[in-house]
Amino acid sequence: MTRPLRADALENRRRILAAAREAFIDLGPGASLDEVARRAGTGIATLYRRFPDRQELMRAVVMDALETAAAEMRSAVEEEPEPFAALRRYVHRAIDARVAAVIPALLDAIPEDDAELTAASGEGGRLLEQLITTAQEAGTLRPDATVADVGALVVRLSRPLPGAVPRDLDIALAHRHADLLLDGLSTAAELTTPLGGPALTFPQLRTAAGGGQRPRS
Amino acid sequence: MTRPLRADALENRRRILAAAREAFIDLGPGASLDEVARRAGTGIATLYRRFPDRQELMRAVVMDALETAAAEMRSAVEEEPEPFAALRRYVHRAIDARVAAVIPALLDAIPEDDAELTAASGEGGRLLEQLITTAQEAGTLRPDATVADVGALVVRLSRPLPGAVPRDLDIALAHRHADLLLDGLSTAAELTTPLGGPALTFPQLRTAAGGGQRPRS
DNA sequence: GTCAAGTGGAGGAGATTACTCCGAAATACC
DNA sequence: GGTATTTCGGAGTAATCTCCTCCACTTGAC
Repeated sequence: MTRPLRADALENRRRILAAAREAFIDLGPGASLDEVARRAGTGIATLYRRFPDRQELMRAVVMDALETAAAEMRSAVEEEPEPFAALRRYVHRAIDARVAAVIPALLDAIPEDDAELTAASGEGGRLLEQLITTAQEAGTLRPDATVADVGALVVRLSRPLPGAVPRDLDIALAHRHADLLLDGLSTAAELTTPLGGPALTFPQLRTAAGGGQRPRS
Repeated sequence: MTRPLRADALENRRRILAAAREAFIDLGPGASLDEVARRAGTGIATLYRRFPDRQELMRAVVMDALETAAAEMRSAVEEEPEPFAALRRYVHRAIDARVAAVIPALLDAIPEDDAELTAASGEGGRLLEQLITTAQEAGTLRPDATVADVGALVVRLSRPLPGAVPRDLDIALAHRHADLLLDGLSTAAELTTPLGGPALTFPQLRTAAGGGQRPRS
């Protein structure tokens, strides 16, 4: 009986979802819903009309993130025949989509018996597992790394650094550090690729940090 | 004219400082001071008597962390002649001391003209820079990594993972990931050392996560 | 044993937060 | 273009949380 949403309502829904993802990343799962509405550029009533309560909103954010992550993994595998290269591509895409930072933070604020969510979560895990196993069988990924390791590392890379680091710099650094992580810090790794992103010193980082807004939580 | 603190007062001060560090790490710089006192197992009045306001407390936490970090770097250099090994040792010690996670988060909530703090911060940066330069000159650390990279990576490793991950597991994983980071993910690195810490799958991680308390921010 | 230093926790002022209500505006359909 | 209806925005309220002070009691130092 549910009619399709009106065009403006749909657009607003999308914006609220995106704003919620960012707010939860920056401010934690306790981010105020007024703040989410403010970031979305919409009234608070609009948010509540679309998502009756906080849990419903979180659920939608997580579902969206899980689906995006799965899609990114699939296309990475399709586009890159070499499995380690596919993994590398996925990691960078996941950072841009700001997907990994939000999933674990919200996931345990949601009832475990949610079938749809469990399915999406399992699917994502399976895809990543497959990606990793393949790369290990090809001999390009170290065999003692597990799915959880890779997942957790992507989370670590995706989360904004503490302090007032501007968003753009933060993401650029995340990419740079992803390269570093993937290549290895030690020169024992022979095929190191040149690092992308800005090469900063501490003072430069602090100076650059002055421009960003400060996360509250 | 300030007399030395009474023995019990000194112990309480120490406990408050430690509790504040943990609370700021778990809950962010906005952590409630009542919560800090609760974690320290002391009354709220005791906290306020020792640290007149939030800023003073933050300042003390940061100073403590900066000093600890500097001491760890010095002893790491002393104990390990090979510079890359010294770096590795320092990284692990920093994770245990939970030092890196708290510094950047609080540092920009404190006035920049604090001489003592600026000095300590500069000293720490210089020590790390030296450690890194030495390792690069020895040819064991990749030359395109900067101080900021290493600093930021240690921060990324030190922060607790989002979600209800128990503290012990969280720290064990941090060590494991530090090894991974230092060795490099790719098998192109020939001298990979075996990973310490638990090797978990996703489901194991989620299950284990059920036991911990949930960070609020 | 004395006394200054230290302690805990109740409590009030102020700020935040979640959520609702309703007049105004925008959209879809004809 | 006209109109019925969906959607919007923001003021308003009650409940909660946070900071911080005050003061009667306890504890360590000499």
